[in-house]
Amino acid sequence: MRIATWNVNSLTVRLPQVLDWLAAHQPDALCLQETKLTDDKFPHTELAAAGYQSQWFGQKTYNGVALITRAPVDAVAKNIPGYADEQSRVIAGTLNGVRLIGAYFPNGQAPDSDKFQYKMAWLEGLQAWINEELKSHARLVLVGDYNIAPEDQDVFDPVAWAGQILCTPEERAHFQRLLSLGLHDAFRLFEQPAKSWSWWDYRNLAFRKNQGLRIDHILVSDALKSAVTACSIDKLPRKNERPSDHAPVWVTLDTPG
DNA sequence: ATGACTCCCAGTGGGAGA
Repeated sequence: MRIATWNVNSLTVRLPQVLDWLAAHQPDALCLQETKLTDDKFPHTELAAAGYQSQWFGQKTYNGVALITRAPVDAVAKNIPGYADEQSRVIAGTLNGVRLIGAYFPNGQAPDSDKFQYKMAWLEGLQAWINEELKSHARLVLVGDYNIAPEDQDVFDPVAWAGQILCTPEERAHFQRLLSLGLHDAFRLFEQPAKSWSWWDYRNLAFRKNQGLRIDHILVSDALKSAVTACSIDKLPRKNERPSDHAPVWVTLDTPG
């Protein structure tokens, strides 16, 4: 089973690229973030014509997530149960016995901002929920735009970014807490090229200079760790005309079904 | 350089993203 995640920064703009990517890679599931669409505008018809069914959860202008799968999913959940939130950031479903959770983590803006406090509270809520989900779903995958660079090796200039948003000790501690629930960073289960990033700023010719961060992740539970056969970042879509600032990340699981 | 780009909703500017 192949699962992918991609922050598309507007599905309206990026739908042709998503359809191209689905055709080229044939994933079993693709989780999208920052669709920036109200639910009435979600392009489920176009995706169905490409052989994929969709679950979606959006809002106007900001955020918005979707689960695009070849086979139907069960037990769809939207946002974090028990954590009241105006923002559409999480969608989950069960696919072939695997609990798949796609999330657009808050950005946080700046460590001294109200948005950072929201990010911390949201991360607390997520951590508590994932802990509960693991009790009933040993086979669980948590993917998405985490807006956290877990380690210095995930940052092109760790000195300049030290203590900045996406790299604060508080955010990194939350990432480690997720791992401590029994999750594993699929990307780091394999040898990877140095300077592997999933996001490059639109400004400053950042992609051309390969100045990026690795902030999009795929975490797999203990029960799935040995099933992971590959995990990679696909930089190619970042070279498209009008690209998203994020690249897709995908994982392959050797699972029955 | 508190920049640079892109998206959105707006409405010829401003917020947000990361």
